[in-house]
Amino acid sequence: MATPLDKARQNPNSMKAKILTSARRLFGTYGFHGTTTRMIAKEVGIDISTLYYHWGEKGDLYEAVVLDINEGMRSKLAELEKKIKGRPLSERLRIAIDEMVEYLFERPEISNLTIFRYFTKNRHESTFDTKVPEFISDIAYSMGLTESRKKCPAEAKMQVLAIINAIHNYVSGESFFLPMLEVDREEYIRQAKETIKFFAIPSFTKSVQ
Amino acid sequence: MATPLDKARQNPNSMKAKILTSARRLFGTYGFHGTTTRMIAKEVGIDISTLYYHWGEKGDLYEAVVLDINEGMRSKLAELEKKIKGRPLSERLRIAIDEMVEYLFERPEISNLTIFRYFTKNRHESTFDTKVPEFISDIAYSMGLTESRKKCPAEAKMQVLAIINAIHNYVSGESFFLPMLEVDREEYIRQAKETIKFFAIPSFTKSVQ
DNA sequence: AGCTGTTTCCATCATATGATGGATTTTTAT
DNA sequence: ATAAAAATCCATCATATGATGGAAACAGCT
Repeated sequence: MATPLDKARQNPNSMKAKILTSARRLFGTYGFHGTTTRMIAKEVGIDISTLYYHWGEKGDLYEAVVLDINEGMRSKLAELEKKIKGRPLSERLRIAIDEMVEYLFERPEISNLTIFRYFTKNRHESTFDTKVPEFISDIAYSMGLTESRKKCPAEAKMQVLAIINAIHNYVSGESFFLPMLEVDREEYIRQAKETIKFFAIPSFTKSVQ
Repeated sequence: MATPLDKARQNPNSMKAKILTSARRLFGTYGFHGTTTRMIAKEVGIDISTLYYHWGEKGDLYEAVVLDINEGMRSKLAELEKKIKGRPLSERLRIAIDEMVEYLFERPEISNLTIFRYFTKNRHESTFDTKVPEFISDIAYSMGLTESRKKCPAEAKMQVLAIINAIHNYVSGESFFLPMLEVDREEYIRQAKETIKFFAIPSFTKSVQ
């Protein structure tokens, strides 16, 4: 069964898809309450009622955006997992961190929205399935932190969360952190990669090999 | 010259202070746009106009909240710096991380609001002095990552940011992460401390001593 | 008690915002 | 070319929200 989201993804030039793209960016920048349907409609260049025609109420559009970025993350991680399979841990970390940082700096709305979802509440109870990212366990598994994807210890999950969140932090915090570091964007991204590897590699390669 | 904020801090039972406390919590939970002046007034148990009488417009109250939590962080860090002075690096890290995590889990609004400020824009341009936390450099200095507080290299600042943000993430993300870890709150806090030390200690003690 | 300055609340306003009905235009299929 | 379906826009509503003026209640002082 094709959901509205599937339909939007099929044709990136469809109005549904255009709206979704703007909504991703704006919800990511200003949050749920900080973004109005009028702002989204204006960015797309359509009337507000056209937006409602395609996506229904604001909360439904937001939900679609969340599902969309979750799917993006899921598939990127699956791709990464294949690529690093069989290599030694420190190399796996290096590749995974470099690629993930690149990927997210090109799509900052993903980090913005993820952080929004983690750290803030919406006043209107988000009834829809929160879909807690189960890929946290997958990453832990592919890093050799757990024997089984299902029974992943809390400790391992916490460690994976730390790394992922650190990436999101640098991506999402660019406009805040970059000025205080007095470097250019390229250097900032490089430093983000290096810093995360600086923390991840010695820690993980000490115990696990 | 005593600012309105100073006045509020002088007497924690004053109406000004009560409003500030509720505002801290609510802005931290729902963000600037997600929090209405009516919500704050209701939590305090006063009429909305009383709130405006004391703090003026919403943006001014928000600004006061930000300054307030910044001051809290600043003084806590100063206290910590004294306490760890002279000890070996790994011990300094252990103490600082443990205490900072405790401090913030008792005042989650600080982490919530800090993250909000880092990672989201307010639609109404925040004209007021952003006060980029200059204590990042202070921490770097007290960890021996830089010779001078003034000329702290970007690399060191990035590393300090990573640690601070990691703490904020665990504090602020409790309601999201705790359910997916299937542990109780106490264990969650313990794990947060351990995980951050897991990353910080090997990385820093490898090069610096 | 009576006066004065402070604090609080009630009523109200203007605007922003989410949402919709219905007319109009555009597209698609025959 | 025409009819049906799909997409878009205009006008409008109800409510939420930030903000304020002015009356009432309160506190401190003589």
